[in-house]
Amino acid sequence: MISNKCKYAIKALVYIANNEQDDRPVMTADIAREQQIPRKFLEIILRELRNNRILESKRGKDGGFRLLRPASEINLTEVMRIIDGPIAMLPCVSLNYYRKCDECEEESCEIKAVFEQVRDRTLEILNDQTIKSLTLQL
Amino acid sequence: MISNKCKYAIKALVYIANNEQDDRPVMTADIAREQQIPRKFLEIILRELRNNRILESKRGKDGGFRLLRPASEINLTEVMRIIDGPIAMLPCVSLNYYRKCDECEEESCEIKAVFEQVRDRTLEILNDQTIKSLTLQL
DNA sequence: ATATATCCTATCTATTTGATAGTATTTGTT
DNA sequence: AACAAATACTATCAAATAGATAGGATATAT
Repeated sequence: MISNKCKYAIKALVYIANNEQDDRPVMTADIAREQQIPRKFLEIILRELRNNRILESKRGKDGGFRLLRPASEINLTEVMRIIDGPIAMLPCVSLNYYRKCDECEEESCEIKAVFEQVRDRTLEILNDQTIKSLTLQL
Repeated sequence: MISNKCKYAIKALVYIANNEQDDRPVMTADIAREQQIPRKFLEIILRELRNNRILESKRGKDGGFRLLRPASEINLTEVMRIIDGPIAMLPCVSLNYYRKCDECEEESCEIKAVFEQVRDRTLEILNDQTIKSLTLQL
């Protein structure tokens, strides 16, 4: 399961992508209202996306958030990794958050191969998805 | 990520399958020692698998655990669902633990389709795996 | 100045994860 | 009958994570 936080992050980015035609940044309050996301929680998420160079922000009146890159260059996996961390089902199989299991030697691990397969099939799908491709589904 | 508990469960079942040639049940203490799983925690896991008709247990001297069905008929997904619950990445996309999202209407959800795909590819792999097929990799 | 937006720090509650302790009960052996 | 050895059960616990909320600081357009 991905966290609510991660789901909110993706939906917020899609909303921003869908509403950036004019040059005014998109406000937290608008995203929160339209996507039914708790406002203060959303603030934290958007700031985290800004800290990770997915968004840029503008403070003060007429402030808000804008995508720092074209929506077609923001990958779904990138967002998921920022918010939730590893995508793989086992730490010892994660490409970006690898961690050895305490209790087992990987050479003799019975289940590693299966979860490597799952990881590869999953990434094949998710790597193909960008914020842009998600907006097109509307 | 699957939980440690789930990883322990799978490894314990594989160990039992690998050690049931004679007719004596496999003891918690042996599994715990060989697979480096905390003993008391493993007890809880094995009891849970017994309650869900994956294992049968025998108490007292020469007691222990045995597979209730042939290893080839215990599916990996079944074990994962017992211990960790849903396999899907979104509740609204889960086959066995479906739950509607609070904040969005599924017809207009931008991300549902992607995670349905991930679910299907994941289950294609996991549904093919049984405790038997995992033991053969040794 | 003022209104309005993000920024930041602190805090909070509930749940889940991962586990341990101690006792009760069952069973085989002597 | 006594004992040893195994699971069964109940209670508890600590740490981490999830999912937020509150309140004030700071920046900016008008």
